[in-house]
Amino acid sequence: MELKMEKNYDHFKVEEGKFDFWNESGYFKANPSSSNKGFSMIIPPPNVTGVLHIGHALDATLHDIIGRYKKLSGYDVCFVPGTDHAGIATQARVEKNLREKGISRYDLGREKFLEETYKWTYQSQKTIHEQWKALAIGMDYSREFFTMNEQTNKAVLKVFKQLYDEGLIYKGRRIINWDVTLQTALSDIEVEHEDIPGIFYYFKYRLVDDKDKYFVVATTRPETMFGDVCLVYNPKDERFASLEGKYAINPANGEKLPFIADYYVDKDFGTGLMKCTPAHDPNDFAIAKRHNLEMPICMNLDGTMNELAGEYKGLDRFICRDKLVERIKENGDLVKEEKIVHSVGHSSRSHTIVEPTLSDQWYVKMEPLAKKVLELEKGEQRIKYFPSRFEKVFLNWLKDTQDWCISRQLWWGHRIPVYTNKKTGEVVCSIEQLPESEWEQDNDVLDTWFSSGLSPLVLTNWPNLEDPYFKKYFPLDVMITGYDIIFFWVARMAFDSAHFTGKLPFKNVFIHGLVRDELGRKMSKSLGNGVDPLKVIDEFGVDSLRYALATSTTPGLDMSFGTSNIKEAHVFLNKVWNASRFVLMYFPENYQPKDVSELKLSFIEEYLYSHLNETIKNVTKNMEKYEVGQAGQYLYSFIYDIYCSNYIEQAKIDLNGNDENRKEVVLSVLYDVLKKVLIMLFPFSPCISEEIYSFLPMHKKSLYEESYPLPVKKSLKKSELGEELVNIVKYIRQFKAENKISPSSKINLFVKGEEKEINLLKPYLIKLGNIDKFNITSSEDESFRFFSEFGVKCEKEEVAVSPEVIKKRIEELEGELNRSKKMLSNPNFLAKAPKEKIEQEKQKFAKYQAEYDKYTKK
RNA sequence: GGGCGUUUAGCUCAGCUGGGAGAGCAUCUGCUUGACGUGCAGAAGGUCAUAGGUUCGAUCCCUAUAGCGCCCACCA
Repeated sequence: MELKMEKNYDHFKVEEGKFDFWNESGYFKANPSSSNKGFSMIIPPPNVTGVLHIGHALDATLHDIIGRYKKLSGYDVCFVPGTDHAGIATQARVEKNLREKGISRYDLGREKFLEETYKWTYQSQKTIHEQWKALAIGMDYSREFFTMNEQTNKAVLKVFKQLYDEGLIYKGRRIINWDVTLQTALSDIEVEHEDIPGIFYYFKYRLVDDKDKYFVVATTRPETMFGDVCLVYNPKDERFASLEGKYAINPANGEKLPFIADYYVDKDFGTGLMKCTPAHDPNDFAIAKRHNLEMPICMNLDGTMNELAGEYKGLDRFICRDKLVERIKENGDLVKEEKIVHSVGHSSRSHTIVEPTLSDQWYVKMEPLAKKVLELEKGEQRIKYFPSRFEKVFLNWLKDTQDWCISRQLWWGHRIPVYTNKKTGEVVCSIEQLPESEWEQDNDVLDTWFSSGLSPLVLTNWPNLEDPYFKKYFPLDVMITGYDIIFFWVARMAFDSAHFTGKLPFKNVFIHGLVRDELGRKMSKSLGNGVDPLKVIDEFGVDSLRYALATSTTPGLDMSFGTSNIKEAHVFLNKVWNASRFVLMYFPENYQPKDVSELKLSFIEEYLYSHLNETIKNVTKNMEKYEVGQAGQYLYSFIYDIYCSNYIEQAKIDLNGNDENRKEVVLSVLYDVLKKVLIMLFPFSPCISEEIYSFLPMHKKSLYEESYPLPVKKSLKKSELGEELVNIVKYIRQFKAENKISPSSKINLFVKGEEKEINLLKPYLIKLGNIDKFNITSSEDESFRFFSEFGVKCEKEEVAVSPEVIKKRIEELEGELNRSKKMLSNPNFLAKAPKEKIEQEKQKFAKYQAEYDKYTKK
């Protein structure tokens, strides 16, 4: 056969056109009417904020590996792409762009701003598409969804309306997490608590009746003192019992503050006396509610002080804090400042310190929704987590989660479908847009996760329960995602699906870790340690990137990732390329390989196939557990060690020999195993596999048309002869290395044992060991090294086998024999260990003893 | 304050159901062996964090301790 494969593995050429070829051939498409069993997945929709990073690449690659594997295993794979409008993040991004042009969103107005945002979104989606394509992700692009497309909008409206009607969505006035930079409310899980240094200020609160008498109250947030309404103590605290009905002076503004008793206060914390700011602290809010107190707000939404702060009005909250402390100090009412480290909430989006603020927001009542999931989790269709520990994380969160604040003071998102009648004040929730002349729609939009939580439903065409997609692909077979969005996304999908379909949205959840740099640090823009997938693809190729990502990950754990992983993968793929090229070179023109099962295999093929069988078993087993890294490792060592280093090297001898029958067998075997290897490699590194496959004789249109290899049925016993061949060759090479004999220089070899078998080994030993004179002997010489039935001795002029080598081996054996003897003479072991283990140990002992006897018996 | 993960070779990490510790990189020694120098062959390198326990047997299971990391939580 004319060799068309180029000498060097050029990833550009290999990748060119592959994605389009698969895509246009329809391999990525789901087919609900096919009789093949369905297998469905959804990619966690990336935000339309910008470009994909290495974490997305990992996520997409893991999905695609499973998808291609399932497809080759005969499933009708439904793998759907999607993007997320990412309300806060995208709006912030577009606003930043506008700011660079010197305009704000208010200059544009809501409608124009949304137009701008859509433009940005389309651009961003285009980029994401290009990246998916570059990553060779085989998704059904004809079914792509977006969290703000028409279908999702419809679902969002239906879901909102139903939850509203059921009383599970309500409007409430309470303390929320306010992001002063982005000026919107956040849900609890969008707040990240961080331990930062702060100051605990101790102030004197003087009694109104007696200005010389004072009580000390400590606070970390003096600026909120303008919103204080009382001082609180524990009713059991005798120190303050006499204060009932009395008043203290607020050192910030001179206002009168009543003393109030409430069990919330911890007698032993601080001074035992606490100031209460109902509008800026959730606990204080609860106290105020119990005691029916006022709830004055002392800050503006942008984090500056309002008129309650008097002279500080308009100042930033933290500047106000410093100035206020300064003034109180001047007044002599600052007792002390104590440096502390405390946990402070930051916005996960803008990273500014969150301001707890009293506000009207929309909430989803969580308890009944979570309860339904927890019930289903007890039943048959329980979600299986890989690794299983994440199930607990998921369930614990559901068990005590608070109501979900879903309204955001943004423009980019699904607008809340609640309208107020301008005349009557009537409030209705409506799926249909109501006329503006009569009705005013709520200004807020929904949290992004409200819509993305519906994705398993949306992409299967829910609520049409008769839709073939819904019937075949819901629930999804697997959800693959990072542990960082279990609460944000996985949990929300779970309760949405549970509530609206009575089913959990997926059967399995596979959790992976985060990609970190080679030093284990988080990748971040500020550190500049991120890995850009496109750059890697450019330099090493997508196959290397994918292989490296897949084999560096362990379920649930973070991974260190850098150039060395990718280089390693690239070297491996180059090896595959060249091994294939070698094999192909030997195929004659129009070569038609024979069915291996009809050929007479020799011991080297038995050795090869017994390993292939093991490999197929191990790879399959691990793929089923989403242990793709482990599966990749098994594949790697088979290809590298067994196929390349052993079999190809052995095969060369037959290929260059005169036995035409052997040539026939070897070529067919090389072909058969290479094909199976390519199929198994395909999910990991699809382009190179497909490219090499296209050069194979009798290839089909694509690897997609092949089926995943099964272990060969014919039971192949592990060939001892094949094993010993490898061991003896290794021994010969060791002998040369230790004796400083160059590998190419010829030596004499003496072998004793069964002549028939020795003759089988002979040609391979001569070539692989570079043997000059091959002697079959029955010498009782002491310098033989034994390999089961064979004794082997190397000799090169004066340099014979040093007795040390044999001595060392004898020592090794003695050690083993001792260990074995100890076990076998332990009555407890014999009585309690399983029979097979005992049998195994006996066999080992016999084997070692036999070899030992050969050295010592004269 | 709760919960979880992790600790294995110089580095990054695998290690299945408990039954002789593995890979890649790095290091050292050789090699123009006709697929591959992006290579080949060989070598060296480990008290599996520590202390107990369970077991015939522990890197693996249990308990405690320590280091590193993460998540959750309203203590001002």
